[in-house]
Amino acid sequence: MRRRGGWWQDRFQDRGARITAPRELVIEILQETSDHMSASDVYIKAHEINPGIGLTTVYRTLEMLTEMGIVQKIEFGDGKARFEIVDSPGGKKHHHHLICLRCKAIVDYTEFMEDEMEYIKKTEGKLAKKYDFEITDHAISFFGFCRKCR
Amino acid sequence: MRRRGGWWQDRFQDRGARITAPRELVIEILQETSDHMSASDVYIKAHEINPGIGLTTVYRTLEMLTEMGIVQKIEFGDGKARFEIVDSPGGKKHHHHLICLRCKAIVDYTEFMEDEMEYIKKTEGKLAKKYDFEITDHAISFFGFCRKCR
DNA sequence: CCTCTAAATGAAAATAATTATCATTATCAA
DNA sequence: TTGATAATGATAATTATTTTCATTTAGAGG
Repeated sequence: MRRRGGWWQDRFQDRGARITAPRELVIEILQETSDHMSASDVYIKAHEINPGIGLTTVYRTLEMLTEMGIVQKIEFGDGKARFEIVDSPGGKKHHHHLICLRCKAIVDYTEFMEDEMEYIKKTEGKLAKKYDFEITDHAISFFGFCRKCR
Repeated sequence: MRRRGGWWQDRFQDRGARITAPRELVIEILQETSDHMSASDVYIKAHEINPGIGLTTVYRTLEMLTEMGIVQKIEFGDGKARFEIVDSPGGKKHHHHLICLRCKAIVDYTEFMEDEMEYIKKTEGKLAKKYDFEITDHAISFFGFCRKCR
């Protein structure tokens, strides 16, 4: 039997969520990819490793991880939601997206984060206070046209 | 017959898109609401005014307006896309969203735009250059938990 | 003001993502 | 180890969105 849990273990505990094989696997898969995976993508990969896993469980797990702030659900406009790990230690770098309105191409960018950090920190605090929100994450998207679609 | 067109007329011309009753109506509806309307919401409203309009046309029109940058397609994570007019003269104010991960409540905020403007202008230019994108719009979302869901 | 052609429309069918149901299984606190 | 209960997974159901295709219409050019 594998060692249970990881850096996210505490968050499970806080919420009274059980640590199960499917949940561990979904996190592991998202942690090891740099793709924008749909629920179905995750399911296929999960199924290769552990064929016992059901699609429904993948959906439920992704929803739960999203609520817990471990995963970010992103929708690029092509009809299926994508999921990305948020800030795992040693995982993907903090990034945002550039989206082509015509061909739906996605570019991840990780640059210019110093400026962003400064802006986010400032705004997040003010918003949290004004609207009584506990802010756990943010997303920034730029829309436009890539070279080919102009 | 109604007068054809509006502030968006030129953008139609540029693209060789025809100005039709359904298209005018969809724009008008989005312009007059401050809700986040789904395609179905728009259809229902449009249908009240002109029962000849079909749901398919509403979908097609929204898609087209999104590509033209007249409308922004937003997905909050509840399975249906929402649509908002972008910067119409005298229309809705530039704003962004605060989204509760548990109950999916949405707060529109229009504050702190000076800081944003500064950050966006800086970043947009650098991104456009580096990735050869023509950037026409952006979206910022903050995720977290509202008072009730904490 | 006509005419004609490509663009746009709408009804219905098809598709595909996501969610609900419910009997079975497995986690983990005691 | 055990038992209450959370989690699972197969299947069915739902629902947003897209495709198809025959019909209509906008608007450029005469």
